[in-house]
Amino acid sequence: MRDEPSHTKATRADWIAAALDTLISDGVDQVKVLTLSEKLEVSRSSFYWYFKSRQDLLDTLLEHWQATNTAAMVAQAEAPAASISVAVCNVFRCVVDPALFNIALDFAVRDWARRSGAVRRVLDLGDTARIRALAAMFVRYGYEAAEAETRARVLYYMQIGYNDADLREPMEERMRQAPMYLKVFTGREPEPEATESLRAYVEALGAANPPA
Amino acid sequence: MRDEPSHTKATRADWIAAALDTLISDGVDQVKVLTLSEKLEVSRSSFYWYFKSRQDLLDTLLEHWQATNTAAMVAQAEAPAASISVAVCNVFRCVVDPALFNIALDFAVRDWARRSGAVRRVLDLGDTARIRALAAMFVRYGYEAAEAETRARVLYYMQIGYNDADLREPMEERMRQAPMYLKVFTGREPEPEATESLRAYVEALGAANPPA
DNA sequence: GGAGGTCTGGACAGTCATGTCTAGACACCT
DNA sequence: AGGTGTCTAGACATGACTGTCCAGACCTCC
Repeated sequence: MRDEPSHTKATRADWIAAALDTLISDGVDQVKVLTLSEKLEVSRSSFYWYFKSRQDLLDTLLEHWQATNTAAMVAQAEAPAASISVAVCNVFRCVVDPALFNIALDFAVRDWARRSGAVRRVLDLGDTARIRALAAMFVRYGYEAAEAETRARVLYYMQIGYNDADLREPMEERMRQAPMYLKVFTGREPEPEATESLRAYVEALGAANPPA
Repeated sequence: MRDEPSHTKATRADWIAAALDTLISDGVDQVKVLTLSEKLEVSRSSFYWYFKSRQDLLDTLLEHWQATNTAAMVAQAEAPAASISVAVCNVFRCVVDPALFNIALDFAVRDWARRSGAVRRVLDLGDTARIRALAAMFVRYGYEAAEAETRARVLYYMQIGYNDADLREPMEERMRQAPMYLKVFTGREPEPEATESLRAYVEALGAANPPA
């Protein structure tokens, strides 16, 4: 999955990357200094050269998340588009393109927030910012404020729930259903071009990351 | 929150109830024999009289979830209703009435599933059954199969995401927005009676459980 | 009242985690 | 070659949790 530093030293970035990996796959509680050191094939005590403590590492992980994901989704919501359907497709890209938005990390942080008040507060700020950007997007395409707010929430929360429940549905199936989702999210008939551009995007992505 | 058995013995049910509490509030990893025994004011070793091991307890918790929540939501989806809006309101009841459906437990199990393949498989069965019931509900009110499936997913996943992101929004605010949500979920204008009946239901609930 | 099943407390062993300390390896500069 | 700063290994202290064992309390039925 990741090219291990074949036996040499481990940098601070290596520790963070390894921690991110296990945060995503196993949750915060499993981010342990011992485990990480074994993964990096390095002594556990080296960790304390780079970080004050385990908590220090955890804080760093949260900062990393904060500095990447929310900004990315807001940018997608603000991207210019010919119609609301195309605009929604732009937002969809956050859940299909790992280079744009690390959705697995988003879920790991959401998990984490459920058990830590401090993390929860940081997450709430992110959620609020994202929903505000999505509501503004609907307003730009002529929806009334109240309806825009509701549609923003349905769109955002549905993405969370969908991926939470079902990360394993094949991309092809998702694309097939896309026009119907667009209709429900926007309350309007989507133009064929909207889904076409998304399909082309996903296909280009699939070519770049061929299925395993 | 729960009336402690003031100092006497702890029954098997007590252990399960305590485990359920901490599963919900702190996650599986925090369901520890030592912690539970302290909560019950009982020796840790007593635990091993009722359960073979910690894993045995965990299995029991999952069975408990399986036997309650999914059946409840399917029942709400199948309840007779005058229109699709009323039917959707019936489903809403799952997220507002703790007596009907333990939503906090649902999230705890969802969390858990993210770190355990076995739990994941059990959860998937539940999700599939629920979505199938919701899709059938939309079909009963005249939606085409494909659209019914999509609307079922949007409704279901949105509930997950909404509660995941935002359990703290006041009930009053939720009720104010209900008609707009109904419109988005059904694609039709909701009759005033639909939300009225839900509002009455929630108020009765609020009277039963006065705000702290 | 005694016997036997039901349940509990306390002691023990084993594992795994965090964090500290010290000696030393290694690279690089002068 | 030697000194300095960077990084690592290994040993040690400490604490949390799991699971086992055994002696005994308590209840109930005979």
